[in-house]
Amino acid sequence: MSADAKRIPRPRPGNTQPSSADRQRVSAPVEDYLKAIYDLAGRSGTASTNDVAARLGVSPASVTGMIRRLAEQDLLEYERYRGVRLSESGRVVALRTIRRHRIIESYLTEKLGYPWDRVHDEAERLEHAASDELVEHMATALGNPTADPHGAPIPTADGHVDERRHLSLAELDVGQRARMVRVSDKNPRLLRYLAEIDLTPGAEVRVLERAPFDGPLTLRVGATEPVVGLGLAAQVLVEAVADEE
Amino acid sequence: MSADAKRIPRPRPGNTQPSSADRQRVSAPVEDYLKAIYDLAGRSGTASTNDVAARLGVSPASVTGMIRRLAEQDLLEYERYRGVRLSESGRVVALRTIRRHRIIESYLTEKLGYPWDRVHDEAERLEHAASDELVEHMATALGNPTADPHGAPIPTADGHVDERRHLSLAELDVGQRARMVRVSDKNPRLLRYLAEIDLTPGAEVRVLERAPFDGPLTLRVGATEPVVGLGLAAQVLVEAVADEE
DNA sequence: CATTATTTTTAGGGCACGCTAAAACTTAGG
DNA sequence: CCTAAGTTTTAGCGTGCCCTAAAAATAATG
Repeated sequence: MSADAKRIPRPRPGNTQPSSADRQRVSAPVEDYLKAIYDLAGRSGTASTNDVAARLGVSPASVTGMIRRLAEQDLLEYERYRGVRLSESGRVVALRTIRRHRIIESYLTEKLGYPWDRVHDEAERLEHAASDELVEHMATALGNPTADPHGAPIPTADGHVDERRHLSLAELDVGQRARMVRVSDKNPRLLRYLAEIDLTPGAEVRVLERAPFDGPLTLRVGATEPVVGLGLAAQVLVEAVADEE
Repeated sequence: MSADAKRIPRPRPGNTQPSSADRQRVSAPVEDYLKAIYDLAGRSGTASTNDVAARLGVSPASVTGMIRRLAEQDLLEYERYRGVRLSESGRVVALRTIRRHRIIESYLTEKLGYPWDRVHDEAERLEHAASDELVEHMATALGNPTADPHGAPIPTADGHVDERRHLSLAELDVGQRARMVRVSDKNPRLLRYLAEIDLTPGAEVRVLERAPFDGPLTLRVGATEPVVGLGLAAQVLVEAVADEE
């Protein structure tokens, strides 16, 4: 039943993980670390061991270990006890992973009828398996969107992102008019609620009232007037809109 | 920057691999082993260590090791030196993985314009990351196809497959008419050639001539008359067609 | 049926990633 | 500026999956 077992070459020294079949290939955990560091670092440029650990749900000790490996591959710069900063190539990998994630989220909602509160987990897994080629096919099918369903900007294939900071709804003054631009994709309950009150990217909002002592806000969204807590409001990013009477 | 590192629970004893977020979850390598065993076992029901190793491109020793683990999880039955046979639950996992693979292949060709010779590798990675939910969305979008682009039957969600055996083109008599039903998805060059001569699933073929001494066959496919070697012909499965004059 | 060939398994490692407990370093606060 | 608290790292391990080399079992053959 086969004497040809040894004909097939077996070029496989290290443990080549699922990952994406592209250029600079790294394992799924590595992509996750780089993504986490990328968006924890934000403006300051560096991320702390503890924060990365919390974000990824692993122990700080594990983060130290992984970080050392990543530094050896020049994916980041690391000085003991000093936090990490992505290198140029680390940034590239992070952004490509983020691009994959966001395009996949867009595709799932747009073309496969996934509700926006459930795309995150699926994308979280697919982003490590989908090739860049597939992702570009999806992007094309979608008409090269620039933001995902939650309003997060999609990095371009060559690694540029819109890094504008936005106001949160909590920072608006009473009477101010704004356009909803973005909300985190990680909290399904929040997303479901927002969809219910029609507060989705692109929607126009106006703050009608602010209860005293950091109380809830009364909004106007379309024809409804939902009252929302500051906690929620802080998570909803908006863009002021010219208040033409 | 955060004292809340420990608030997040960390329920993660073993190494939970990417895999699909569903019931009976297993790692990607495990899915690959089960798939390989499933289709090597074929009629006889059992697969040999060597064959599995060759199929997966790993050493026989690795197969022995993995097989022991799988037997412990009751995914297969194993007796030293005697080969393996899938258990009922192993078969279920294998078929679910195969269903995922084939639906993904179908989706990629149908909806994303992937050429049929390049879907295999992509599907090979995605099948481990896509949830059953996603796969069912795809299946629905496709109108619940029963065969993938290469003609392989798609198992149903509850684990049934069309296990009919087919003739190969090499077994047809001169003059016989048949319908192309299936070809392996693993050889891109073969697939490209077949597409070129229009010999794709559903196509009608007729054997016009057989050269002596196991020589090449002259076919009629549509309006063309390609001449193909027996090696190729043996890989193309067909279904005889009533020869109504 | 004994010897050789083949297949399969064991023995002994390696690497990536994860964990806990304890040590080392930094930062904050009195 | 010194101590306590918080953060980060080290030490030591476990698991999954893979490898090579050598031993053991099975199969093939003169």
